Amino acid sequence: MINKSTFFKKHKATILYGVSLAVLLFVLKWLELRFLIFDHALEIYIGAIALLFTGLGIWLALKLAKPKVEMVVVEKQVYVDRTENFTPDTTQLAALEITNRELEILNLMAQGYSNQEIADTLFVSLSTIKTHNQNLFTKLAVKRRTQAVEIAKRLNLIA
Amino acid sequence: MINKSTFFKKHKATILYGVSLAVLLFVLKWLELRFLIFDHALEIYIGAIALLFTGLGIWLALKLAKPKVEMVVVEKQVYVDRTENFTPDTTQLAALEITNRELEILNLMAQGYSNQEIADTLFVSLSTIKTHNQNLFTKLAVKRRTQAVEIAKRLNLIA
DNA sequence: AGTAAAATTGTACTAAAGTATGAGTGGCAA
DNA sequence: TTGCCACTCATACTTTAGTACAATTTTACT
Repeated sequence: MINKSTFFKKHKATILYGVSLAVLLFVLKWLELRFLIFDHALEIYIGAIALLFTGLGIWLALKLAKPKVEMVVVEKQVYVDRTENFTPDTTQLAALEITNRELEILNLMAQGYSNQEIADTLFVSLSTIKTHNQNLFTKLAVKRRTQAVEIAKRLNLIA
Repeated sequence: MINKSTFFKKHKATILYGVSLAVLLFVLKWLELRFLIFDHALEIYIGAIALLFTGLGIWLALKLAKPKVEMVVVEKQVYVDRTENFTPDTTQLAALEITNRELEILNLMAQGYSNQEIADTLFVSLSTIKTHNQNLFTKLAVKRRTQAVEIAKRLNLIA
């Protein structure tokens, strides 16, 4: 069994439409009798109907149509850790003529590795690391490894 | 001067409405002549108009309805300079029993200062700095100044 | 095959950093 | 006032870092 009340609620618009149409026809029929005698009565009549049902259509559309949504993109700044998503500034690297190997050593330096540890890590001699360091310090215009790390971080060469 | 094309575009809906109304009236006038002889012709006529203008109203409403705005928040990653708004983690400092003087030295270290330069800056002897360094390295459980700087930054002791 | 840049290794030296230990000073709280 | 603690300084030593060469090997490209 269908609940009467529920049925009415669900088809409220339809029923209203039907009833209003019926009432309107009745009213118009009555008006017809009164005003048919005038010239252009029909045109007025039609215009009135047109306006009325246009209004009804608009009302229906607004009631039943899904609301249009417009996307507004709002940027929210979120602070993120430097170490994640880090990529070295290749432009800077090229400008300073820093080679891959030198950058590699620079990174290990920044992590607190000693020259000997760096040499062991890269499977080269201590002399090699020292030579790389010299070139690195010259290119970065610094005197010590600690300064090199400082500058390198500022220039986005390392994380 | 108002651009004709622009004017048409802006009032497209209005003009269409007017024209369609005129055409419809003309058509209906012609139909009137042909079908007025039938019974109920007027009722059919009115029904047609009602349906038509209801449709027009719906179309109008859908076209002209203001779209509902929907906010979409998009996260934008932004890298923030650590040096700005930085405050050392006092909890960590206390936990590691790092004194003010040691922290001071740690900062200068991180900036690439040599022990001698730190001594000159703080108006103390080189020996003093070395002693502080020893204590500092012990507290931070590191072997070298470069490691000390690395760890200190990770623990938010320095910028 | 020739060449330029990058990477490698070495020696010899100086400078700086780090270790170990001892000790003096001033402030501050039990 | 006494003892703790931060700070200071010094000496002697070892280790690491950095400098200044010179030289060879790899790699990439013409």
